[in-house]
Amino acid sequence: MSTPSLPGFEHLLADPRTPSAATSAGGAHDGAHDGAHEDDGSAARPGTPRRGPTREELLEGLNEPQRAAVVHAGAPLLVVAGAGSGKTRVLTRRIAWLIQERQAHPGSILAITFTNKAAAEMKERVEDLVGKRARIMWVSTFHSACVRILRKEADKLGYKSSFSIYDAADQKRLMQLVCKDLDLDPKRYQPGALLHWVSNHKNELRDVDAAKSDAKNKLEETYAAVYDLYQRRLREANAMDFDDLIMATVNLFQAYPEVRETYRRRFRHVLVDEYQDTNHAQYALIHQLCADDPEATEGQRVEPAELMVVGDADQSIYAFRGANIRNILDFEEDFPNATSILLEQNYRSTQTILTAANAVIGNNKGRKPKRLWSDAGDGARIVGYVADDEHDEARFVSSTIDELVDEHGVRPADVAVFYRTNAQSRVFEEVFIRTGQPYKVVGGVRFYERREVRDALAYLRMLANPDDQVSLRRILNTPKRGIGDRAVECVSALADRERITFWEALRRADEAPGLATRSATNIRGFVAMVEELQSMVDAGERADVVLESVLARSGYIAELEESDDPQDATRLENLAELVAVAREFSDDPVAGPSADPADVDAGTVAPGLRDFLERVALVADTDSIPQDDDGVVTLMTLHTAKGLEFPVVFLTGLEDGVFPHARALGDQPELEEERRLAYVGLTRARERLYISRAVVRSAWGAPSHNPGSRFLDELPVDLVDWKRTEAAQTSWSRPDLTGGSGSTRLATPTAAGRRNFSSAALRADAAAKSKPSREVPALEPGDRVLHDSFGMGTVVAIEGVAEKSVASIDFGSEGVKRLLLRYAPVEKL
DNA sequence: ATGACATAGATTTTT
DNA sequence: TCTATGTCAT
Repeated sequence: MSTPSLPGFEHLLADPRTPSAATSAGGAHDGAHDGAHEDDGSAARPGTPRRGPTREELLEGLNEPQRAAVVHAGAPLLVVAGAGSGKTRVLTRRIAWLIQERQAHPGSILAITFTNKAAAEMKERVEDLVGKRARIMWVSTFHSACVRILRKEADKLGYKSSFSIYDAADQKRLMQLVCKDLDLDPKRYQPGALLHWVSNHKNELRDVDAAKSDAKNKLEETYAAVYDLYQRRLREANAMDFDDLIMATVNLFQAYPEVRETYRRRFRHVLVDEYQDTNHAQYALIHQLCADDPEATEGQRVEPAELMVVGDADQSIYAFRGANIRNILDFEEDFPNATSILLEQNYRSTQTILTAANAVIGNNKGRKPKRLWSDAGDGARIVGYVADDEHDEARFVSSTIDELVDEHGVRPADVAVFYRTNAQSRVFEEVFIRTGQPYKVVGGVRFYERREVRDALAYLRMLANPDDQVSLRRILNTPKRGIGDRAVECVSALADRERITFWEALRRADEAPGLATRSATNIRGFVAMVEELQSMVDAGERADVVLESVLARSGYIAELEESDDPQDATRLENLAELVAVAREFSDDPVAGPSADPADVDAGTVAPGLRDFLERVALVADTDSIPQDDDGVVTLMTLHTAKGLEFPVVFLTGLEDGVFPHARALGDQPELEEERRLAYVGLTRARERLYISRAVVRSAWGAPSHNPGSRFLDELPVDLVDWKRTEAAQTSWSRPDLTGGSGSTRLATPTAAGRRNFSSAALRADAAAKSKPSREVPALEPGDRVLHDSFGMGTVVAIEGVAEKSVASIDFGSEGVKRLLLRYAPVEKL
């Protein structure tokens, strides 16, 4: 099909200019709309002299190392790209360069990004540069790319092409079933911990057999047995979890060299973004595609693909889920002849912000030296604020935004508020609602995690893949149709005895011993409904039509409509939204990241439904959110902030125990990961950076006193203009805990939690009692201490002096606590 | 089989 | 604080 030319396309393109001249008023992404030329899409027409960008245009506005990366040919290349150094620009220009200048076929390009959003953007930008033929490139996440491969080759692994993809919630439910089958004490063996263990194994490409032979003790044997059964259940359900997608692809390539060669032959250029966040399995996959292949048989031998990876070890923030920072640090050893290019010039932030970020990240050990610099000038100083509590902090943020909007012409859309954990968003939302400031929370309670949405999707998944036991069980009695636990047990027993799937057993429920006639009748009704819906799917009905039928026929809609719970009205809206999403998808399945018209193979399931489910499984809704709405402030966690940029950034909750997170305090590698997270946060800001913390913060009910984040101490003092410090509230003291001598019975933590700890109350309390400032006990590491509520402990470390000294104290079973000695009720023994 | 109620447990971060 | 699970009565 020939591509129509697109007059008027030019308006989408920015003026030719150097990156540093980019205005700040743009969107929230690296150099939004980069690339400068007047492409009209004619390049896509074969035989027509192409009018794509010239060499000069493709290299325009790039600095020396950036150009070197774009034009590099041959050996594997590592681009170490500091924050804001224009790596997205380098990636897109390089892809365009490959196509335009090196005559690479777009279909021979595989570009891996970290999120689907990044993939869609990259595709769009390349398309802007070279025209529509760019559409047949593979630009996707590791997971999407693997699914595409696996759908084609599923039978080789004993899967059906219609396999389901299990997300975290599905995994948890499946793991619960597994634990039940193995009769494990749910206290000792928590599904979460087990899944984490299994996930780690998969990321390391260790299969069940490896886990079994590695088991060194009873506990590990049990874990391995869990892994075994979990894996078998997945297989029975014709389902894979996220980690399986990668591991299965690696296994596929290993077991079938001819399949591997097919893809090696196809992908002549492989580009990987965010390489610092790849895990071992992902590394192995890249290696299979791009390294010399000694196993290839004669005649199959193919020149390895050209590989470019881009990343920044300082922005590696996913070690907790298996990312291996060594992948980037060892790149030159892993790929012989590799070269590397360092991008240190930052086009995003003021020098003040960069100096601060450099100072903080400089505290990490064993990193390769790298110093970001900018010629954008110093800009404004960083503004700091110490709040009484989290509400005060939120008010500070809110009023500062008002001020910026009123007096400095800042648009609310230019502003982002970052925090460490999703739970922290609530206070900001409360204040914004009160002040009428529109806001958008990215992430958090996700659309696709809502109960009704998951229910609806479970119906669809079960229709596409009846073996999918988790989905089937989820909706079997939703809405209530009189098929309870008892009935499920009977059917499940039948399935086990007859070695058939749960769905088969349902169809043959009459044979199940002990099943009440009433249940059997209900099951028959259910089976009839499902089979009818399945015939729609088999007939190739559109996803949205199937979905609407499901909602109507199952009685799901009716149940919600009859309810007078106001929550259920919202649920109806969400379902309507889901139908709209499905309709949009059915109308235009080509739009979006997972689409590739050249790659739609004749599936066993209706094309629409299966593709729709895939989209939903792999595309997080954070991918589609940051819309360009002028009046909306963006709230998100630091993790979701990666890759984004904003003129104004608020970095909140800078307290030890919050950020860095409590779990990281006692652990050097984890602490360094937190520091990288801080580095990511700081470097998101272009012009103005605000940092804040709260002295008291209520964490699930009980208020706790948090010392300032250690990262604050790592900022050069002269860069920060503290609008308010702790000194402004020195009269503060802890009313409950300082109130009595050792013999007085203290309020329990929970009782204290019930108290209203508003800052006003605290101040009044402190003033009324006017406690003399407490003697700070002189402690050294090794000292034994007694704490009013934690009991006996041993001092591990002391930081800071006098009033500010903070002790890390090991309270044994209570764990290691960091306490500000001025306030903590500890006594030296 | 279902709904009402109480109690325990939980929070990193996400494809 | 909020959700998820378990027990009880119907």
